[in-house]
Amino acid sequence: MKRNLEHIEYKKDTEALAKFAKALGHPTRIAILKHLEKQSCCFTGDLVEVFPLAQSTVSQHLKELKNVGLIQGELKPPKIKYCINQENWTIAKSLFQDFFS
Amino acid sequence: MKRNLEHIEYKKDTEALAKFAKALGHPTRIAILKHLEKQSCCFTGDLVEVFPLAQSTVSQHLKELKNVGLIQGELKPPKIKYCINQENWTIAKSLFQDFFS
DNA sequence: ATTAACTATCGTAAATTTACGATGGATTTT
DNA sequence: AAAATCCATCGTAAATTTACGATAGTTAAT
Repeated sequence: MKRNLEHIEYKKDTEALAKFAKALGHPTRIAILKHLEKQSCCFTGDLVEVFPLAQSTVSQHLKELKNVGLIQGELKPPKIKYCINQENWTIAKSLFQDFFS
Repeated sequence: MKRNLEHIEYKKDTEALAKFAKALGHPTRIAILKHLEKQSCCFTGDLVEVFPLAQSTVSQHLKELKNVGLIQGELKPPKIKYCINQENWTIAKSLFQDFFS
């Protein structure tokens, strides 16, 4: 049973858009980002109180958002302050805008 | 080892946006939609020729896009003509617009 | 009535995602 | 130095996704 495990190569924009969309593809992550839009910034602990999820789960979602560059973490010992990464946010925004235009 | 398998309830808009984003979260589906934007409509077979994927795989991606309402299929025997569902497309568009505003 | 063309669906395996508790590392406070 | 706080990471189980080939269903053509 042969199976093709290689990935097709798409255009850069297509890949980038899909990557951002995938990161947005979970309601918890949308809710986290909406929270960050309102508050501009927040700590992991704040989110753990807002969502009925384990701390490790929230941390994992934050990691994914960080990996695609939508947010960034700043060390404010002993906490970590998360903010939206404006640069990449703008990039994502225009990718979606172009797509839906 | 207890685990919470229930889903958190989010606001309607949050759930809707996440659902659309999830559907857009794969480069093949982005590429399919871009193709549909250009061509306005196409048949499954057209896409099978464009993408180096099995027919069943393309069909599966189309099904997901149909399930979230981004496209619709019209019977044009013996083919099926797929188009963008303008109504839901507009809904998705404004959800993303509002989100990134 | 057969056959051909087109596409959905089934069955499946591998990979990924999502959730949790437990652990560990870094800094602050005591 | 010890304890407490905050958070990432590890290990892991269940669920979901992604891909394929094979099969089945539907309509058109022969």
